[in-house]
Amino acid sequence: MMDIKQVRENPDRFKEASRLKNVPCDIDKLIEVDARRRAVQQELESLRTQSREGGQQLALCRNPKSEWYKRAVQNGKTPEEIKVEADRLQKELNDVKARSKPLEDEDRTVNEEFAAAMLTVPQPAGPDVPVGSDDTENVELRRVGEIRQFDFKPKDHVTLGQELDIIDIERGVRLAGSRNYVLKGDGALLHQAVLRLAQDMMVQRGFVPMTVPVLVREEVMTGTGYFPGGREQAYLCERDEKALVGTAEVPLTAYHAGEILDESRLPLKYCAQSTCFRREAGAAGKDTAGLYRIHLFDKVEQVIICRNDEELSIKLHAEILQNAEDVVAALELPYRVVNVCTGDLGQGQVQKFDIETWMPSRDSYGETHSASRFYEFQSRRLMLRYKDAQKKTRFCHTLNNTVVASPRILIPLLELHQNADGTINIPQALRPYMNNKERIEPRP
RNA sequence: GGAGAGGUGGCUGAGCGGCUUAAAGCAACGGUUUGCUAAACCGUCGUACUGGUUUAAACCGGUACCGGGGGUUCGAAUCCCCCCCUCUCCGCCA
Repeated sequence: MMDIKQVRENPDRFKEASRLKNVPCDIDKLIEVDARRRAVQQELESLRTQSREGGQQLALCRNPKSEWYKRAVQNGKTPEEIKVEADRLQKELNDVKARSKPLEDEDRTVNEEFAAAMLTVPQPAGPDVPVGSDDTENVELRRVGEIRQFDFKPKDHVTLGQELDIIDIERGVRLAGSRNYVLKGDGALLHQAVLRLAQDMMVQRGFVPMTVPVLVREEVMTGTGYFPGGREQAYLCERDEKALVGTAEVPLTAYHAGEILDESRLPLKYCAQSTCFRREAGAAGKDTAGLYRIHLFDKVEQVIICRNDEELSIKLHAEILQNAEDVVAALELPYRVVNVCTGDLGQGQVQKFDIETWMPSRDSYGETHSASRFYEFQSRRLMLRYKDAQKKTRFCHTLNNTVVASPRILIPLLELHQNADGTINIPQALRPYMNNKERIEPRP
């Protein structure tokens, strides 16, 4: 959520953001609703003042024991005269109430309208974000690692998984429908090894590991920016008014929602492994083969909550990006980092860097990590604040990045580390998590 | 799932239709005094929206908020209805 004052002062900035990000938002209407809302509020406030003051006077008129009443009698007023006065007041207040009623209703509806409109305002992209309409216009920043040249014909991960009996897509689909799978034997172990390596690396860097709910209240989805815009992408448990999260970013970022933190506690660095649920609505027919686009996966996510300082946010953004790069490097995989363009940016992100890892079966780099910074966008929705040194309450900044998501990362891992005989070399860093095994081979 | 008891400011805790703009205490912050720690005294001490004003910070107002939402009333923390949450006991269960 953005600051309405900023929208009022500089509506063009947000219209521009709406256009560049291709996020629909009617700024003119919002400003109109805002003006109406304030007008109604002022009118209502003055009526409420009248009502309160008149009500207090009425109480005095009706109470013969009150100081006011005694003084009035002393000044020569008869009880009858006071009663006439009270009745007149009563009538006046009835009238005030009658006038308030329709305004109360309008106040309610106009505020709802305002709140709904505010949820659609996009966060303008940062100055270093390339302008573009979709992911084809993302700008490559750097390539790291050599792309392996095979001296045999490499197999894709689906074939490898089938032959080694470590991935069973067919039965996964039979159990749970399309975009589902079963990991088996060393496949299951490799999956967990990757996640555990990632988490250990984060803990070593001072991130506090957490386990978090994955079925959360809708306001948590709204607070992190996934609702209402991304409602289609989430699995809903409507009976309980809850949603399954698509990432642990949601519960981690919302963990301190509604709190006013002490600046001395910042920055907070959290990581969590969680299962992620995605409907992949609108992606029908896209990436249907293999483990690339699936409904359910596990991910270790990193989240930072820091003070309201853009320079610091930018610095920490680089830090969480580096954390992820180190994980990919530990897995001995070649990757590139791209600066995501405006059109491929979400509503709330100021800037996003994706790490794309080389995937031989796709003959291209494929997205494996996504590092975003939000400034106040999520904090405002979540009422996530802190008191600064001047005792002023301010909104935090939030950032997040993937540490590793599996099984997607198993695609390059299996494909790039395969041998001509169909076995797979396990990278050094993973071996401690695989009982020191060096190679995945067919089970006897 | 059943029965009961509760939800008031950072915390404790009064208030149960109108001198409540929520008492008091604790904690916190600022100051005075003594000066090693500490103590005493005085003051400040919520959040949101909003008006005035200002370059701004700050300042001065208004309204709302006593778990959430409705209702009764001129007036609700207080009365009524619905929901949520917490605690205790029982039941069920990985």
